[in-house]
Amino acid sequence: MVRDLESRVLADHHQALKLWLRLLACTTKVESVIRNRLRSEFGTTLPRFDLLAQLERHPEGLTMGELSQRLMVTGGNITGITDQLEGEGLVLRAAHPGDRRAYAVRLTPAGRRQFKRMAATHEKWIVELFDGWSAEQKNQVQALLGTLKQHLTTLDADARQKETTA
Amino acid sequence: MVRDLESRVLADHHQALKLWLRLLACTTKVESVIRNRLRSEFGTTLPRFDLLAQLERHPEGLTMGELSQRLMVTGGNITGITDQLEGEGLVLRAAHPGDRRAYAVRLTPAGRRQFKRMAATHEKWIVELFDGWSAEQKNQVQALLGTLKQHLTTLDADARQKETTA
DNA sequence: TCTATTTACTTGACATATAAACTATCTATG
DNA sequence: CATAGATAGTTTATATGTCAAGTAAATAGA
Repeated sequence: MVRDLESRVLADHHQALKLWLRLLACTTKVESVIRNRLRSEFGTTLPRFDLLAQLERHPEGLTMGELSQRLMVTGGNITGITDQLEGEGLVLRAAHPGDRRAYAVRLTPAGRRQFKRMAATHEKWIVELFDGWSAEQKNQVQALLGTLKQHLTTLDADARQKETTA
Repeated sequence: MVRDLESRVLADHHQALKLWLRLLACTTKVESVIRNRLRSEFGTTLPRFDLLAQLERHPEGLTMGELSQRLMVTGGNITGITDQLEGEGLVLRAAHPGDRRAYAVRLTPAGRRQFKRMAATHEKWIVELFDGWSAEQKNQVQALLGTLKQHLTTLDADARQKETTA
């Protein structure tokens, strides 16, 4: 009996681990295809594209901190990518109204043009890459990932709670 | 009518794109938790852990190229990580029987000890992080990801085909 | 108001990742 | 055997990413 419980636990572990490895493999593969195509077709990189995409959706500008949250990378990283894009004349650091510590990072007209030139193609790539799933399957995965995301957020909140309490 | 078709296409694009962003968000989140815990609890990093994990499953040793494939990173990267792990005395580059260009990279006893010390804890973390899904849901996602992986592999094969032909 | 703390961002040191060029070795073919 | 090409790994230059420490500005409280 103990033996059975034990093997069930081990099987469970194995199941989660295998799932994680497969999830990671799929994500990495998609990312790598997108990365290569962005480079060969547009001479740019994924983080730069992602940053432009965020700004395109927020014409009023985003602060460095907001970009950091949205791209899920640290602030120091955003500083570097923004420096480069600013050097290329695609974005600019505008003064933030009401907070002199912050910037409102915005697309320049050239940045907007460049992004628009890439965005449609990028979406076609994504559609192609995820065409292995039917529309229904896509919805299913979308919902399942929603559950997982919620769970992860909850775990994170709990961890922070514990941290602050301790 | 054209209008309808058009919006369906746009909706499709939007669906795939949103799905991709959610997939990426979940993966990034899990990775970041694992990364942080590996650092704070074991003073190591994810790529080092992953490399050790591969070697643990292959006591006969793996070549640099095999490690590169399995970890889905370039050879140059493997050189760097292996250099570090070798410096820490956790792995060694043994001569490859029958090919003087290649190595059989293996765990040292210390490397095996260190990995074993981490592996069980690592699995517990994964189980915890994916506990937002029931066993059945995990199986479902595993299967769906299998479909996607297959699709991605096919696309990749086609692309290489075209490349070689051209 | 004054000061302590928090917040926004940058910097610096370093790890990880890539692509492209290079060296050494292997292999296939005449 | 000789050599042309393929393959295994390393190196170099550069981009991306982290963390931790630093600066400047905002804010909360005494």
